[in-house]
Amino acid sequence: MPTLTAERRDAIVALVARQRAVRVAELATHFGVDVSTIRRDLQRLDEQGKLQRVHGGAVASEDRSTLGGVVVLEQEMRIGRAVADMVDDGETIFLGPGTLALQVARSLVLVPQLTIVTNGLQVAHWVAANTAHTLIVTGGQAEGVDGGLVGHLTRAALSSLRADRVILELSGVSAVGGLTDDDLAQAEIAQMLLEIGAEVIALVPVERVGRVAAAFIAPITEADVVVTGREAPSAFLWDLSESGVKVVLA
Amino acid sequence: MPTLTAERRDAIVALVARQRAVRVAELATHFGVDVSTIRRDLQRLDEQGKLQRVHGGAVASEDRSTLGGVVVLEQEMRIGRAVADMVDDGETIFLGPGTLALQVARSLVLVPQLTIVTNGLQVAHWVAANTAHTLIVTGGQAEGVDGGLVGHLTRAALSSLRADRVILELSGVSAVGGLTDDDLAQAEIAQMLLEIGAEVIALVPVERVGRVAAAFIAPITEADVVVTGREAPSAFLWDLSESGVKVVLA
DNA sequence: CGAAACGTGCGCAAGAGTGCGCGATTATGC
DNA sequence: GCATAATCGCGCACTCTTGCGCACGTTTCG
Repeated sequence: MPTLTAERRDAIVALVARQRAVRVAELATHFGVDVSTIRRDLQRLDEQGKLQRVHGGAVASEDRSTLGGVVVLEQEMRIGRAVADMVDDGETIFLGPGTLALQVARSLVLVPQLTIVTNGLQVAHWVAANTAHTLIVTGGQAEGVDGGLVGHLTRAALSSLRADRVILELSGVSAVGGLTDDDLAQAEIAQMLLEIGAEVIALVPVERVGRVAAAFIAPITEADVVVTGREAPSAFLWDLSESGVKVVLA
Repeated sequence: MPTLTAERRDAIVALVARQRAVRVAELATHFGVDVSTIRRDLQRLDEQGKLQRVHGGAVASEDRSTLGGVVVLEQEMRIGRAVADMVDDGETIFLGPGTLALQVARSLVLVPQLTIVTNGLQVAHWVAANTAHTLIVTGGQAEGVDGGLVGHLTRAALSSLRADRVILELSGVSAVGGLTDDDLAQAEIAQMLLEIGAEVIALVPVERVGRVAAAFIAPITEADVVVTGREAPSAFLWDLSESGVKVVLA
């Protein structure tokens, strides 16, 4: 009894959501079927808009919108807006580095009179250039392309800061594996951040949902809210709700 | 396992969005494909309006309207190049906030292996996004439109940092009035900076030359080099040379 | 039970993408 | 202003992918 057809198609959609792209030959080997079958699958899924067919395989059908001239993914924008709705006037908000956190910062322009603390250079630059919020930047050494500040200077700065909400983008969130990140230095900073914020909001790109990254930060219960895209697999959501963490789908 | 074509094209678009421009040979090496392939990619992406093809590579198409719409004055570019020529490989450079300092940072991309320390958000953002230099950002509260970090966090960070050269943009430099700035908080930081750098380079917009701003920083002799435009009045230059400060006209 | 619908695998010609070489074009140094 | 070098556009051969028809097995109904 081979795998069910609908089951395979769902798996393909899930794969495309996780990775950015899949290849026909790759899928054929993975499922043990002919490349023709995969081609027909992709054709139907493309007609349903669940992915975008390209030469050699398929990529995620990313709905892009323009916000202030900047091209941004529809999914990221939804997450940004959802998080911004949780924030009240006059609060002090910590924002980590990363594109999702940046999108939250963009949405926060609508909330008046905030104090924004960040160790992300992209976030800092945008807030300074586009908002009237009070902006505090932690020091530190910039790491990687997303411009996250880490190291001794960052820890020293955080030790004298507190925030109403800590909003962090993580590369791995799982019920059993807890909160994790690809970057060891970032994880170290994240551990401190859990202490300085009254409420911890974890942002997870939908393709990272349920995964466990290299550096462990804390058990899942340390997060008050987990925000991800509505495309997240329901199995993961079930596990999370059992651990008592509030999950928000955007 | 070759990379998917559409995947590579998406990556090119992302690269162009992040940097201001990309070169054909650069992309060919990065993706491990022939330059002809890259050329065909750029041609198609240009037809789709996702970037603008130019000789030798491609630039962002939305550049002029929003992001890189910064018109760099010819004068600023000359000052930036002149200062970058003073910097040697492997040094640690402190850069303050401001457009002149940002221009220096842009020119510093040609000098290899630098460690750049800054309290300017524009400088930090640009260095992180466009160079491979080690980047250290002082903490602090962002002030004004130029994104200069000031305050207690900044002072604390600076107390544990040293630099070979300190490059500062000042709003007032005069032989009798000394080094001054419009902003009191910035001036306070500047005073600390004079202590941590072996050599102090003061950048002065040509229209500020000879003026005295509100906040006093230090006597003119604390600066090792003063850099300004070649349009600076000769009377001022004469006064400065008498006080033993090296003056560079760009 | 049998017909229709659906999914699957295979073969084959057309199409898309890639790398390489050539002459023409453009940028850059002196 | 001229010479050198880099880049460009184009055609060709090659590989991989695609789309299509056809045959076979399975499921769904009348």
